[in-house]
Amino acid sequence: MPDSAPSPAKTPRVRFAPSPTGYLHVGGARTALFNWLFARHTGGTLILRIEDTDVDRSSEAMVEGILEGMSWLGLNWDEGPFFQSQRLDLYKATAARMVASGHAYPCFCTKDELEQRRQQAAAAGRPAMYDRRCRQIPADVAQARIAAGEPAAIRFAVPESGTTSFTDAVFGAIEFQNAEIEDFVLLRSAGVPNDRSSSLGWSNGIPTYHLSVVADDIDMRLTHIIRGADHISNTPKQVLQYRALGAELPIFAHVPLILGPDKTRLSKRHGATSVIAYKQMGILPEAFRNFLALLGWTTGGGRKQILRDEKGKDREFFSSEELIQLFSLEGITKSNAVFDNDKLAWFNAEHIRAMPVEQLSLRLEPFFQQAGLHPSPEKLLAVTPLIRERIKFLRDAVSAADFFFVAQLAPYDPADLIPPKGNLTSDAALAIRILQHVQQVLATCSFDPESLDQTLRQAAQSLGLKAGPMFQTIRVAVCGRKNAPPLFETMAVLGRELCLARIRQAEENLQPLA
RNA sequence: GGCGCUAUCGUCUAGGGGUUAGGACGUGAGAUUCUCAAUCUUAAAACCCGGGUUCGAUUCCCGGUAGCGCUACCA
Repeated sequence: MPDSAPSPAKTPRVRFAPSPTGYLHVGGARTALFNWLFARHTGGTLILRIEDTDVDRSSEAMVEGILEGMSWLGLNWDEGPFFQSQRLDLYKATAARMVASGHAYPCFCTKDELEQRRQQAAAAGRPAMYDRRCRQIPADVAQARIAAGEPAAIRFAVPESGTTSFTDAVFGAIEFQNAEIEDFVLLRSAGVPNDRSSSLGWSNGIPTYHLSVVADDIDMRLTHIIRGADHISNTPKQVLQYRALGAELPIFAHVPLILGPDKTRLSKRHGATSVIAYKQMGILPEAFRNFLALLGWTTGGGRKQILRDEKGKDREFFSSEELIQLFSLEGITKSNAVFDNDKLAWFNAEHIRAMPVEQLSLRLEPFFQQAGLHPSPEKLLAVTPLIRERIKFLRDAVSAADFFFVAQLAPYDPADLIPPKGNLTSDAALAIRILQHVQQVLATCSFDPESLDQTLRQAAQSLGLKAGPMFQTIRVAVCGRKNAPPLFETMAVLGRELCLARIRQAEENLQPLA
């Protein structure tokens, strides 16, 4: 049996533990999401812990970036944020306990020596593991050297034989040979990079990741560790420490990685990896959550049946409430998943369409502001239903609807005013005739979609033209483009004055072609 | 290199000893419409390879291959 089973009755405590050496990226966001869904599903507690023990690479700005990403995604936590850099005493005490119990020992090898030996080992084709030479040093000798101020790291004394194993909630039983695990460093020595706190003299007092995760996970009474599968190989080092400290093992649930389209690990060169970039594109957080949740998780996990809709098709569109209700560790997939931008765009479009217009128009507003357009709330609300089926990203709303909000249309090709084939003639003269006639009828008719529909179809009839091609002329005149929302609704929103002005302008634009 | 994990349409996935291997995104075609979308219909598209086990394997087992991860006094 790999380990003692944790008592299942406890209410779950989970954590998201990013390292502030970068912004919140897509992979981290999904890990955070899974932890959040799990906590909310089980009524457990989500803790946010900032792993900033790499002083050289961590920054305040990145902490803020991560917090911004979390709040945009709507992932709230219950405890924290805790900063590991402020919990150094815990790590020192934890290391001391392991030294005292003989599970850890001081190592006086310098970084250079280690590097040299590693290279020699590599050249000789030997495994590049630490040779454990300082483990031989008698305790009293080591104590004396430390007392004399000789820099030392603390290493964990890994058993030289046997195996270490654990049961992963996603991957099942995983076993490692102890002989393959090196005596890893728990506490860094002095004079080594990351030297900011010389509180111990011989050590800089800063733990490595291996120590700080375990010390904190125990201290924070975490029951489940949900994190990226890149940590599977680290897990035995942690299990060993749990044992050394006499602590109960949490349940590990490793989540497969997210890859780029070329199937390598997702990184900057794949384009946007910061979740904030998705915010800026106009992805809705609820859509992002939906998309991310289904990357590496399905409703059909374990013995459950996949969720189907009325037509018997697998459901993929979920509100966040549904995700919370449905989420389970059993549904987590084992294999890595490629991040598919097209599918994300589709999810976003679906969520856009599912959203009440009032809400959508509020979400759209900042994007117009950013583009230098300042629609009134009323007008934006009127425009929103006209474009909501035409945009995949909120940002697209600007290019789809800018003509509603500008005084002067952007220049367009006057040739576009000429109605497409479908009428006997199709030239500039015809376009002018249309525009002139239309100006007359529009001067007096009611400006609601129904009346405009009726009026303009009548106009086509009296001109002896097919309505469709003729509408195209009006559309270009009024919108300044060939593709736009439905004509009558659009005109109704624009109003009589603006429509007439633009049609007059179009007539002028056409003169050179006539 | 060593160790670990994984392997179903291009992508996300369902399924599971006997199935027409299901769905979604994307792609093609068609319908509809005042354009563009949306919507509807439809088509093409997958069980990595080799051995077992079995009456029968895509499914179970083993091996190979490939991909990914780890291999730091990074996390």
